[in-house]
Amino acid sequence: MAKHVEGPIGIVPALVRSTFLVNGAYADAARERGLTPQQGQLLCVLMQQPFGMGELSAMLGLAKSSLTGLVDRTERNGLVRRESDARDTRAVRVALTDGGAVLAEEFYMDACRRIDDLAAGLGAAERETLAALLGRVVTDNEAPVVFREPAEGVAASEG
Amino acid sequence: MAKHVEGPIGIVPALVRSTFLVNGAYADAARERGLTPQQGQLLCVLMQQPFGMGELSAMLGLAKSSLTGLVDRTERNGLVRRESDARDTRAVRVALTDGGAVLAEEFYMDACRRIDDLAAGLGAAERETLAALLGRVVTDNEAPVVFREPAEGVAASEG
DNA sequence: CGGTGTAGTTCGCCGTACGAATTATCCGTT
DNA sequence: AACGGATAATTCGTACGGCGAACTACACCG
Repeated sequence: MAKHVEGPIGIVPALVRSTFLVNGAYADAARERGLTPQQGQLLCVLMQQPFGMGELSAMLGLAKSSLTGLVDRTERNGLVRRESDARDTRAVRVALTDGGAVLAEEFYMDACRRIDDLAAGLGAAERETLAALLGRVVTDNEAPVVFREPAEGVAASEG
Repeated sequence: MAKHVEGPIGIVPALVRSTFLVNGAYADAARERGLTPQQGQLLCVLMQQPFGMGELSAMLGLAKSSLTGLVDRTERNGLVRRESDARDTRAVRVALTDGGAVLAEEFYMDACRRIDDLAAGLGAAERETLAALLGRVVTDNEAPVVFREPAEGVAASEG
């Protein structure tokens, strides 16, 4: 009756529970730098390039009104800046400040390390397979690029 | 220069971005039933059995003080109940109410469906491989059982 | 029986997230 | 050029989420 051992794990529980782990790792990395996970995510998105509020809203899946506050708070912390768009007076471009770029890089690297460590128990080939399969899921569902690719040969055991 | 096509995706971005997808699916399934994602997660945990506040705190990775409020709100909605522990007067067992069990099941099924759909582009063998690899990640890191296994042969295309 | 630890709650604070309403601008039509 | 419908953001009010510190009440060990 009482089964304490975990049998084979289905794909859905596996996704949910690994999501739980990644969320935790992400939150820890943020926390350690005085960031909230949301602010960390915002910084990671902006590492690619500046975006408008509407674009961020779409990428992050948040109401625009939610974004106003998030950017407000992050701006108050000196990490991002609202730049006015030359082509559209209404619009705004949210960009990293110098300090924000530094902190973003630190956060990004730490989050990478922590998340990479989650898969530390897998061999190189297994990691590659996992990346490929999850990559398919990501592209199939057009997941926004909320986390950029690491620079060349940084990731991990890249032989 | 401008590369719009996504090349091979590294394991870390793949994990982060699939996490993003799962979070979204989970939130959508909750939202549709007037639940917050946190309340949905609480219900899913309690589908296994009642737990004490301390246990829930550990499983969900939340401060105990955070849990008090979450259970308060969920209790106010009539979905869970605080039962007193016979062996320890201080302690409390949080259990699903009848209505909570029904809603939990609905939410659970819907979340399963949505998350399963994320991997709809993979073939049966690929799904199995993905489940096995993520399962390793989950067990290696001792991820708490925040989402139970589906009942026999419910998951999906199970031949 | 007294002291130490544990289970939960309370409190104050701030961040997160939403929808509805608002402001300002853009742009296609006429 | 003027109108009117989209669009970009913000504001406002509300509710939830999450934490640490301080607290209450009980358990357990000696």
